[in-house]
Amino acid sequence: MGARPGKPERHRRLRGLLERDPFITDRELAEALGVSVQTIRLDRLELGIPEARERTRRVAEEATKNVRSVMTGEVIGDLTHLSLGEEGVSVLEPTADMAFRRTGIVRGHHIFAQANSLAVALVDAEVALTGTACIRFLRPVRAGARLVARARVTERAGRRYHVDVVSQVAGEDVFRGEFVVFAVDPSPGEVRVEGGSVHDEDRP
Amino acid sequence: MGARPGKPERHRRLRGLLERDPFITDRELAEALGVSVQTIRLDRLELGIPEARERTRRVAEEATKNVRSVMTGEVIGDLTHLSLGEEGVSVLEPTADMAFRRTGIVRGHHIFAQANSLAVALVDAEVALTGTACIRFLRPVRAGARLVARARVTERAGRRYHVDVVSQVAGEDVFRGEFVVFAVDPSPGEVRVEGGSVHDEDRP
DNA sequence: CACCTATTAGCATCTGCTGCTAATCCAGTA
DNA sequence: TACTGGATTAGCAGCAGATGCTAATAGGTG
Repeated sequence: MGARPGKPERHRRLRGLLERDPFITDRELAEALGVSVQTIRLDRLELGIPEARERTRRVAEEATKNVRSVMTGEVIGDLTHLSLGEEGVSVLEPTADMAFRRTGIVRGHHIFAQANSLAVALVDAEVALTGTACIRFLRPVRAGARLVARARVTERAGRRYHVDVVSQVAGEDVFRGEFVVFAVDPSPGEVRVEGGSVHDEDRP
Repeated sequence: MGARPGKPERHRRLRGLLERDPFITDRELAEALGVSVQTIRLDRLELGIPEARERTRRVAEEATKNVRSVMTGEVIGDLTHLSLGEEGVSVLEPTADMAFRRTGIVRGHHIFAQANSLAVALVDAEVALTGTACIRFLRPVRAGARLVARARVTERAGRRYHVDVVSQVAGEDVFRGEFVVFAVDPSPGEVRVEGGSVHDEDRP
């Protein structure tokens, strides 16, 4: 073998470098690993790694996709069924980037986000606001699982809705939550409800 | 003026096209708008719009920043103070993409995520798991606000920690939560705790 | 020794730009 | 009418970061 730490080791490092910084160029990689640019090219060819511009483009694409659909969408997950003011079902298939790398277990706030946004979506108003929630994580959820959240309005008093949400994976409960959500009329003033309680959530 | 719909109109369209697809190239823009590539260059110059590669790079950078720090980081927010098993403070400055575009109000799960990850970070163990939480959103939080979360362990029984979290903006409470978090020994088997309850969270 | 792998080198080519100069069209106006 | 000036188009040199190709070199191993 040619270089010091051997090819497999270099490949490992190369992956590592690219993981930390997908925008790094061949020349920079060559300098970092103490080999020639050509070697980097061959390595990338071997490992099936595209060029820097392509990597950047992919990152940008995927990231915008994630940010838009995962964190920016009105409802987290796919709304498969919805009866306004009554019940609804949403399905979320958590990807690896929603999970801890070490354990592959989905971070709690994604599960919460799905349940919360579903609860809010049930409310028939321009703007809906989550007031309180009591939640319980029953089982760890693995990335790639099919997370089905079912929500039902259990009580309604004026603008206040009580919503129960149960999330399941393969028929087994993994999360339960009781949400209190407030409907808000589109009053163009301050967003404020009743006892001043409240955090808002938009509705589509 | 030269082309059909006039320059200002073309500039409007150009912005629109770029907003929908930041990766589109000058040549494609030229075709879409029915002008020459040179005109597109001049337009971009006038409007202070960088080239396609630069745009892509920025999108990628910002997006990875978001995904990494907002949703992927071990602790959401900056940990400004931490006494393991006792108390901690984290600061989060929610950006516009954490908020509803319409109202500019930060989505609930970001606030929850900050509180939850802080509660979990307090626990002195390899892996910590959120079991249950009762939370209350007291006030809407605007994007750009400085969200300070303070957590305190109020009770500890074996592996079970009770953690109270209060989040404030400008000294005013905006969120309160009571978390029950479980410490888990690094047992390489199933991740399971006591009554089977539990959702896990990593710790750095 | 010949053979093989890994590495390095050089060169033509491509894409999507920048920066520059120049030509053209067309309207308003002295 | 001729002049002026904004808008548009064209062409060319150059750059960065690649690809694809050929070839030379260094180090084992049979």
